[in-house]
Amino acid sequence: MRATVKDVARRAGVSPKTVSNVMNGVVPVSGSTRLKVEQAILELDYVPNLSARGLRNGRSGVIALALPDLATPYSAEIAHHVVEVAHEQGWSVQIEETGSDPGREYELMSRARSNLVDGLILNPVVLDESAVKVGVSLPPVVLLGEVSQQLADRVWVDSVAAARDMTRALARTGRRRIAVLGTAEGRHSAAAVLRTRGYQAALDELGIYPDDSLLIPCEKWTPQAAADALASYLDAHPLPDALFCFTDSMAIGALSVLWKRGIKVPEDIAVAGFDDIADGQYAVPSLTTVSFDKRLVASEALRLLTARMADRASEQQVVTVDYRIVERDSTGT
Amino acid sequence: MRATVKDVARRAGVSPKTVSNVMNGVVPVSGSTRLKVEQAILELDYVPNLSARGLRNGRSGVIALALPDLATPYSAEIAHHVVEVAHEQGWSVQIEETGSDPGREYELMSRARSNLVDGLILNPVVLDESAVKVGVSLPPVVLLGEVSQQLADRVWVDSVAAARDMTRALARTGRRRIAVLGTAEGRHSAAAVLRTRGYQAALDELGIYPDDSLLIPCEKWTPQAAADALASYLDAHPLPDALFCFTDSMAIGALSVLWKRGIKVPEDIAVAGFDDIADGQYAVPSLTTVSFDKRLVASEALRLLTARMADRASEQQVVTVDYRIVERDSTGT
DNA sequence: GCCTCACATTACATCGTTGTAAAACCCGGC
DNA sequence: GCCGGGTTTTACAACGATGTAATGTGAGGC
Repeated sequence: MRATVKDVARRAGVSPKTVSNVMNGVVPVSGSTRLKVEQAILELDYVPNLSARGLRNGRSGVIALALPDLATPYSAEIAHHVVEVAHEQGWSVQIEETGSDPGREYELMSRARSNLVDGLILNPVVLDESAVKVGVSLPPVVLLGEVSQQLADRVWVDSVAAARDMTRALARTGRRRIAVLGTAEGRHSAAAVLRTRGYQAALDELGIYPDDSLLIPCEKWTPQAAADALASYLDAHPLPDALFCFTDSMAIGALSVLWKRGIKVPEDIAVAGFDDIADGQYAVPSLTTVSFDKRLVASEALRLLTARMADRASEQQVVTVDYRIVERDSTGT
Repeated sequence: MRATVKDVARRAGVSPKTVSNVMNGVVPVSGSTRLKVEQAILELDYVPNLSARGLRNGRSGVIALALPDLATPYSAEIAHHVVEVAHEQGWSVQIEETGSDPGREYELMSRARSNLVDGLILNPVVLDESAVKVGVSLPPVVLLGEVSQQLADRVWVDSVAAARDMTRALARTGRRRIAVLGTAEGRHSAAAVLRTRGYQAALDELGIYPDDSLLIPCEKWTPQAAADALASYLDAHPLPDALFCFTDSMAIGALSVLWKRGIKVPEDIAVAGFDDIADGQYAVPSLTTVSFDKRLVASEALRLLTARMADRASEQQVVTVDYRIVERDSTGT
């Protein structure tokens, strides 16, 4: 049987509350008592029961992180940083995946409401109104990434500006027929919409007449889907000068297809991505991309979340994280 | 204020225990009462408090998953599958990273002992005796991967056999000077030791005289470290015929270096990896690797874990998951 | 030597849920 | 109409930690 405060108290010859005081350190405890208690804790190998503590003071010390699909490099890197930052601040992180089924986002909310997690960092997939109109009793939530509406605190990168800058960067190397990979036709992904908008704004500024046949749709943002989409596109269309993929993962799928067809990157076509995942650096050729500090995204999300947990009523915050264009081999020398 | 069983009970005109009975469904409840209670639950938007439940019945419904580094594709894929499988069975997953600091493994154990998690799936980095001699009161644990000692239930792939088969496969294409990337010099990683052993066994069988200058050490199993290790190796040694990297991540780093130096894969050198991460398929050229069913690893781990939680005393189990060599472009046509 | 005041410690109740054991209920049979 | 049998519901206590408020302890001042 595991030791409890009671056992420790008995062994140290004090009351349970004193043991609790020693551990929590808010109520002062005399040196000698503290020593006795700490001794007893060690001897009994006492570990406090967090369920009990959570029940008593209404907080569990756990936050939930919900991502579309942990297996994708982008999600994995975000998860890594969130876990790291949270750990530094004494939080544990519970992971959920929402990708396969939008219903999960709803499910999550209610889990958060069952007091096992104190707050929620959510990277939504579709999440329009659906999941969030759960009603008044929303748990403290911070959203990651692009969202169509201002539903909660949020940390994001300015996708419009980033996509515009990337398009410009591609044009700077003399490319005019710049295609984008990842536009969505059916369900509107906010990220796809915003990135497309930035791309179009850049074309406009550059005086390049927009050509809709250069918008290559790709529903799922995976290498597989991107490879398939690009392959069938190439079968039916001439090769563009440049290809701006809306994520690095898609770019990696695209590079693979181009290589298989003997199309040289960057000589025949320039390729760029978005997210700066670690593997982009080791892609062949190394991938030009939109980079941003993912650790900062994580720490800002956590900062907003803890603030929100402390003050449920404060105004909704938006943090915009800086980005920069990192030019590597896939767009030229 | 959140509704509790008491509130629901009052509204439904029954006792709190009856509400509990309706929710848990073990004690029979008459149809009419059940209806009243369910109605009340809906009206009050009642969600049970999991801390209280956890306190009362000693189980939280949460398991912990500890991985070296979530950001690596291998860990990410494992995490993905564990979360998926766990979810299907009604478990939540708490994620911890142990990579940066071996002390975390210890820390984890005690967290597991604080009743916030019911069990632990641990993919150890170094974990020799250190972390596990915490003593008698170990939480239910399942280890993933290669471990030097039989400390707990375990799920793994037979690295020795897999490395042997891969080495043979490389030799089958006529390559004789087969190098391995990832041997460890300092702290002994069990996986490195076993994979090296398999490689050497194959050479032995093939009658190839082992050449220690073909063992390329690489402490960290990241693309970065692999790229650095390979680059400095190539500066000092002639090009081998084949390169067997102990993980796909390392292989991706290696491919990048080879490409930068204009060394053609697979013409000048064959490259193989281990783990079959998703991106290997989209590497340039696509990567030959040791593949195994990661979802099976996850589900077997969970199976062992739940068994262990049910019967703390049973004998230690080892599950060996099948692998197969997947030959792609990086080793020839 | 006694009283006050500040500080350290304690007893008790409580968080929300559920197991135990006992009570209430309902039905048919005599 | 009453009783026995089973089924449904209830009261109570307990899980372990901690906030509240009250009690105990000691030092210092008169």
